[in-house]
Amino acid sequence: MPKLGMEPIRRAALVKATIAQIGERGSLDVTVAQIAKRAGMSSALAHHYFGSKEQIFLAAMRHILTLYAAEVRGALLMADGPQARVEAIVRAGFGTSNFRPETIAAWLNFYVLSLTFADAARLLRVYQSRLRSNLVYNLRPLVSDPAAAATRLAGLIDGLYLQQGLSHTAADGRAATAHVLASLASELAR
Amino acid sequence: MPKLGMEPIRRAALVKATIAQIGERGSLDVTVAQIAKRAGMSSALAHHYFGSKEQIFLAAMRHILTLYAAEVRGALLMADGPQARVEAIVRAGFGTSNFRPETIAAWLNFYVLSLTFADAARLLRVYQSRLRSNLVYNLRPLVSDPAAAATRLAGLIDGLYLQQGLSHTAADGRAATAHVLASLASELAR
DNA sequence: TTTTATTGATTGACGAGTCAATAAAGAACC
DNA sequence: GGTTCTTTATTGACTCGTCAATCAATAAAA
Repeated sequence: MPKLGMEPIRRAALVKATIAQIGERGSLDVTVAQIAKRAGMSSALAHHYFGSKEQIFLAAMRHILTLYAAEVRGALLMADGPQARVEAIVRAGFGTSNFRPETIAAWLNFYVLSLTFADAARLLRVYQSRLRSNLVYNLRPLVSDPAAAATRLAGLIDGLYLQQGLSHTAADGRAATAHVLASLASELAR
Repeated sequence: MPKLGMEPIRRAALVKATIAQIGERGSLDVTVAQIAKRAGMSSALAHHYFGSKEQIFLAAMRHILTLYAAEVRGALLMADGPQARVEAIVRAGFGTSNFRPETIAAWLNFYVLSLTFADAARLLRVYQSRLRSNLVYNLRPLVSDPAAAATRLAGLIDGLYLQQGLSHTAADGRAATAHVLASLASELAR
């Protein structure tokens, strides 16, 4: 049985299963056994590759944030000019892959995880400050107080994300994007 | 020992201890024993009065939402005219008693609880729709699309609340209020 | 025969909820 | 006013389940 080089495959499967399981349960209260079963292996193997449940969670969180960062980077490449760049950042946040119900639920739970777990808080801070400085930088030529505008924009993004996560309605990234862009338009019109 | 009429006192102490404990741990992962100890009684007594941990959580959540509703009602009494009323709602949300770190952390955790627990979701929905209809009603004479503006305002409030909960900095309700009011001003200026 | 993959079984801890026992306040009865 | 009964308050000890983490054993590549 032992095909060599299974480690990366197993790790990826576990990360994916973790996000799915947290999304499905809507809680961090998932067991290693559940995750492992969903990923098609024994819980012992999960421990073998990750060492602890904490590490599994952390890897899952890192994965979500990495995907998100990649999406933002991709959107920024195509954007020309500061306003288009701000819009690209907004759109990326509500893009399909970041805005699936299971991803949102996992994201919400990782937010809460960061209250308890320093490594998770560190990850989140990195993501947040990157988003923030991206916004501030591109808002600078557009508004008089870019820092404040960035806070409001980021706040609105987070808030709509949160609301979507809590409502059990189908995710509507388009509507959320429209709201943030409308708010941006208001900021620009001052 | 048995002084009669202890039930309401014990219940209140447990609710308070629950919020404090969740706030301190930053997680719903608190034991009944911890809560009971903090409230100065045995865990058996906590079970005696509440029946289950779920019920304790639910009572704590109800308590927070009740306090919040009272604060909003109070602020609305003093507000004259629609714009003042919207401002009052915003201020109440970031007022001192709703904006203490432990309250915010508990609130965040209850958000997540509502993903799993139908009764918690119900409570939250009631609070949200009340807030929302309050906003829409008072925005009606002020903006052209009150529903959309209310969504944005509520989203920004939630987002700033979330950000405050995640940052380990001292709570600054004044700054948060200023941001929301600035956003409101932008909406009005269209 | 060494390394990698894999799991069933086990350990050890922890925690929710129950229960039987203790204590005291009041009610009822004489 | 004392005795007995009922109700309320309270807890230590216990049960039962769950779960993270470990380990020893098996299998197959190299």
